[in-house]
Amino acid sequence: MGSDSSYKYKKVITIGIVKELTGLSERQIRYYEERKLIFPERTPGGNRKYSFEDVELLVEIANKIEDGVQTHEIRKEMLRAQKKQNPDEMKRKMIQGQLNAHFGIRKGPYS
Amino acid sequence: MGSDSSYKYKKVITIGIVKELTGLSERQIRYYEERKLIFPERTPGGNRKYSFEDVELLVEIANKIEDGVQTHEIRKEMLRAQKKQNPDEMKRKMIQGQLNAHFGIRKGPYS
DNA sequence: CCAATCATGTTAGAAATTCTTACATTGATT
DNA sequence: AATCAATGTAAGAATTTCTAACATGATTGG
Repeated sequence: MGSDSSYKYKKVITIGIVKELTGLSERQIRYYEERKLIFPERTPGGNRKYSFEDVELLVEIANKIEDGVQTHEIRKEMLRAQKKQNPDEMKRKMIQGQLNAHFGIRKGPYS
Repeated sequence: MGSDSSYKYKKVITIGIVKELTGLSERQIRYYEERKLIFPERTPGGNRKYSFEDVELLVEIANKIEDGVQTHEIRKEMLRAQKKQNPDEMKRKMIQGQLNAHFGIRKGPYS
């Protein structure tokens, strides 16, 4: 089964490689993080680590921006898309802390 | 199709991350390269880049060494294993230059 | 037994990569 | 005109990686 697919989600790629894979500048990559569109992990020393999934997401983001969509709007899209995500994908992201820490996940039905 | 599986073979991981993923020391990782058991690519600046496949191979190598098998012997095993490899895997490795440059591949049936 | 080889550690200094912060720019939007 | 958005660039520090060399405790082949 898809146990191989963990390659896609493991954060192992440094920013220089991401730059090569995406064609984006480091400035852009860090800026999209600042705008809360992407959430790399860090080495103990503080260096960013990305996954292949992140790389793909970055390309999508860059495309939308090229189409004139603002980061603010992209973020809203992402939050919207999240609500109707399949439970497995959801569970994975929760485990990897990609949601909990960065998007506002409500714990109960209220508030 | 398995176009997703290219994640496994793309050389995007720096040695520090490989160290974390495998538990090996940098010394060990570089030594196994010196003994021609593994073939990272390089950044323009000369830094090593590994794939997930490399990471897995490194763990296998380390296990064999722990079992008392010498690098010399491990290399022979690998060369042996190569001869009966499926053509697709073969093609991929050729393309990625993991064989041609490092193992002696005969072009014709003789010599 | 002995010299050589194996596998690994360690050190040192240089080079490459990444980090944060700050200021600059251009084009929209208000 | 003032603000915001997206990106570039620069500076200096910090982190990571590199190569080369020397050290060491097995192991091993003769």
